[in-house]
This record gives sequence, structure tokens and C-alpha cells, in this order.
Amino acid sequence: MTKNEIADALAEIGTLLELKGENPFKVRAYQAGARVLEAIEEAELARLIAAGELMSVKGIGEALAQKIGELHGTGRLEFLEKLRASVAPGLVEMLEVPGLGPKKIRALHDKLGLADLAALAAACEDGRVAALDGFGEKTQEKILAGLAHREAYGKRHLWWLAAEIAQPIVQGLRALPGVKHAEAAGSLRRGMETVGDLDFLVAAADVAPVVEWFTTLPRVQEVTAKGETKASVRFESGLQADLRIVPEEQFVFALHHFTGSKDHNVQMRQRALARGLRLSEWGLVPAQAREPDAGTAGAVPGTVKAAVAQTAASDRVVVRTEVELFKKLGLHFIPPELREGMGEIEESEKGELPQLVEAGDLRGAFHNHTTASDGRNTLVEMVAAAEALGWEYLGIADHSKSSFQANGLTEERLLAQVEEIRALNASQRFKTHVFTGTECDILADGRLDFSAEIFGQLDCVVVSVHNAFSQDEATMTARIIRAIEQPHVTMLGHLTGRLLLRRESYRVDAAKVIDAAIANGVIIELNASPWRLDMDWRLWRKAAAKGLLCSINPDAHETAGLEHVRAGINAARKGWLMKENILNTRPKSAVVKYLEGKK
DNA sequence: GCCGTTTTCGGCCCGACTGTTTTCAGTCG
Repeated sequence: MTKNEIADALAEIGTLLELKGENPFKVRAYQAGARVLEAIEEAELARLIAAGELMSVKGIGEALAQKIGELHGTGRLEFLEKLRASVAPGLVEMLEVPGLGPKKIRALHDKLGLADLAALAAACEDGRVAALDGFGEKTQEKILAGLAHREAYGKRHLWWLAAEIAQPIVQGLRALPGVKHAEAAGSLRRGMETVGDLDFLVAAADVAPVVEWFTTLPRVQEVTAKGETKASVRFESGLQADLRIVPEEQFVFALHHFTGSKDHNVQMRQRALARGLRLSEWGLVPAQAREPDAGTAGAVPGTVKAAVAQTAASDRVVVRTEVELFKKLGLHFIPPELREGMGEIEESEKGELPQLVEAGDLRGAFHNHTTASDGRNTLVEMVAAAEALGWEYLGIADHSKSSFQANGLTEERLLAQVEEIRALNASQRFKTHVFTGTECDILADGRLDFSAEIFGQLDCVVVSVHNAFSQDEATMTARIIRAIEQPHVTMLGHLTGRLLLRRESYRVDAAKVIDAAIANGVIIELNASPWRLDMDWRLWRKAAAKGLLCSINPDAHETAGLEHVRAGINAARKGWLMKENILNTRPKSAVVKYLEGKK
């Protein structure tokens, strides 16, 4: 069984135990185990298991090590199979209904015998749910609404589209009178490839006008909450957005808290405790400041909020920026993209966080299409757009002949395009230099769509899979490796072929392909299309450490698509990549030298 | 179930909100 399948199995155990009402800390241990496993490489896992060293990994103890070993060796786990048999599958689905958690689901199952969503809907409609102890009319309505909206609104949203909505809202909030600061937080700020909802944070003394402005934004379909410090809306697209308003002195703590991730926050709080401090969205206070105070209106005694309220202003830990917040805990600033609880705190403590690549570091981009194949803008239009972005160079890579659905180029058409590009460069009409190239199909058996002789006349050869997606993992992996072992190949396009929220990736052993790419001096692209972001950011940190070179490729099919490199920069930053790890941060002369070295 | 410069037992991040309740449990982030 593969690493990811084992991680899924552990996460499933956690969910099932939760539904059975098990000790929540045991549940957490399985969930944590699943996450830890995802961060280990396939080969490293096999080695740890063989060497009996699995328990040396933090978060994996005796019980998890035994179960992981059994899953890895046999592909089965009796413990999990018995667990599955003891929980109705419909209960797992119920967890996706807003307002339903393990306790309520258990009650619905034990007292009403409900075992799936259809039975749940029926029980709500005839009022049985509302009659249950601990439930009521409101809860019943909420469940029904949740079931109705599950299809339409339960989905996540692409970062790119969410950012397009969020950006003007942040600008608008900042322009409101009395607003001191406004930021988008959450997974959007962390640059995740998809986001569940938007989180806006505002520092302002006067709350009402901010809430009023937010809840009356264009395209707001429904205002789902409107209170003293918070409002929530749902846009027509189904995207939800939360707004929180805090006093100015709390803003940095709240921004950090609502940026997350959850794992990062847990680790930060533990770190604060270890240093005699308590951290929350309310502030940073000495851990011993626990005694309730009569004057602490509204705050629950013993909480950080109460401690903040009762601590004399002169004794509070005053923090004006996130840089200062991290510094108070003995850390260097951790960029939001790295806050995934994946070792960033340890590296920050050592002062060894990478100098992450920035949008301004890009000097050009490869893998772009024109009207010669399936693009919507001509060569000249694409180059003009690249020049407007200030790029030194633009790599063209139209489809090859086997991609007939994409109007792929034959050898003759490709060579004609090469002539056209050379003439354009010679004319000096644009400051942007154009590199010739192709996005050549990797055929089903790993052969390529053009001969080495053709490749020899191009600056850059991108090879990609566009058909026979259903091959098994071993076949697909061997196919891709065969392709990148061939001479003249510069880079591999979209490693897994995934389309976020639309199409699963094809099956491929990423670790093997990464090793083969390094061995053959082939680049793997970070396809910056917001629908792809492929190869996944989670794989980049280790791959780059091993020596893999990245190219952030927009895969643009129209001029506007060139700007998708911003999404690629996000993903690269999440993958801990520095400028040095990425080909298209290099000046044109260095790129020319690199490409000539490949011939 | 995991973990340990107070520990091998007794903890495990923190707080808001909602709806259901007369003081709190469950859910969510």
C-alpha cells in the first residue's frame, strides 16, 4: 500500500473513532499520524519500516507504527475493517452537513436510527429531529438547509477566483472612514490552491458602518450572520465570506490567528506556553495571569481574553506587527505561505527559513500557446503582452501533432513557426526575446511526438502527457521516465495532469519521476495555471533540496493567462522555493546558456 | 494514542457562537 493510501486509512480511522465517541485525543493522534505520513517520502517510509525505526518519527508511537507497518506490508488492516463494519457509512457523510458533528450524529443514529442522508432529510421533514433532546426547530431547519445547499455550496473555490473577489473588498474596506487596517486572512493569505471561504479582518473603532458596507456588497446573495464583531455573507457564486472587526491593538494577534493554519497555530500556542505565555487571537499574556477579575466584563474567567482585559496596559505584551509577534516567541518572521505546521517553526527558530521567491524575481516564462495550436492570441499579441509585463523573454510551446484536438503542429508548421519567431527576434520589434519550442506529446508508450532532429532546432522542449490517462501507475511512471530520458528534453509539463476541483490526477509515482528528472538534468515545471498548480507544492521542498530545478510556467492560452504566474509564485513559495531553484528568475543570458548546454 | 530540561502518568490550544438550555454542550475555525 502506498504512503498516501496509508495516510488516508489513518485519517479514516480517526473519523470512525470520532463517530463512535472515542477519546478525542486518540482521534487527534490518528489524524496527526496521517499528516505526518504525508510529509514523508515513499522510499523513506519503506526504509523506516524495514529498519523498525518508524517510532522515531514524532507523532507515531507503538500503536500507529504497528498499524502503518501492517498496511504497508499487507495492504489490509483488520482493526480498520472491523471499525468500518461497526459504523454505518452514511454517518461519515453526515459529518459534511454544517452544524452536525460526531455527538449529534451519534444521537441521530442511536435515538432515531438514522443511517444516511436520505433518512436524515426525511426525519427533518416530519419533525422527528426537532423533537429530540438537545435538538430543536432551528437545528432541524439548519440541517435541512445544509442538505439542500450541500451540492451547490459545499465545494471549495480556486485561489485565483477567490483572490479576484477578495482584492477589491480589501481595497474597499481600507478606504472606509475609521478603518485602520484591513487584510484578507485564512487559506487565501496562505496561498492555498483552493479556499473554502474568505476571511476578512478589520481594525476599526466603529463597527456598524463596516458591517453595513460589507453586507451590502454587490453580488451578496445572503447575509448569514450580522453581529457586534462579525458578519458573514454568501456570494452568488456560492463563495462564503466572513468579516471580523477588532480593536487596533488586537489586530496583529487576530491576523495571525485567522491566517492559520490550524496546525501552525497549535504549535505557536504550545511554544508560547513553553515560554510562560499564552497566545490567542486576543493577545499574548503571561501564563500565570489566570485569576478572574470582577471588572472583566463579558470575558470568561481564566481565558486569555480575560487576562488581556485585566492586565495593566503597561504589563501587556505589546506587538505592532507579525514580525514582532514572532520575535516575542524567539522566531524569525514566517511568511504566511509557510504556515502549514510542516516544520516552519523549527527552521525559523534556527534562522534557516529560505529567502522565498517573489513575483518580482521572474524575468520571463516558458510554455505558452498561440493561435498556431489552441491559443486565443497570436504570437505577436503574446509577445506584446509579455513585454508589457516587463519580461526579458517568452517561451512559446504550442501542442504537437498528436494533440489533434488542440490543433497540434506538424513538423512543417512547427518549423515555419520557428522561422517566424527568428524573424520577429531579428526585427527587434519587441524588447522581449522569444524562445522557440514545443509542448510535445508523450505518446502512450513513452515515445515522443517529434524526432531528435526536430528538437535540435528548438530552444526549449516541454514534454507532457495528454492522453491515455487511465494507465496504471507503473505504466504511466515508466512512460514519463522514458520520455524525459530522451535527449533534447528541457522540461516535463504538468506532472500529474490534475485539474483542481474538476479532474483527478492520473496515477504516477512522483518520487520516481523526480529522481529521474534530476538524474537526466530535466526541469519539472510548476504549471501556474490556477486550475493545475502541478507539480503540487507539497512535493517541491524535498525535490528542490535534492537538486531539482523548477520552471514556473503559465501555460497561457491567451494574453491574460501570462499573469497566472502569480498563482505559480504562490505555490512555489508554499513549496519553500527560492529564486535560485527556478529557471525563469535568471536573466536572459543565463537562460540562453542553460538551454544551449542542454543541446 | 502520543509525549516528556517540572513528567513514564496525566495531560493534550483556545475561544466564539448557536441553540438549547436555566448553566451548558456541541460545533466551528
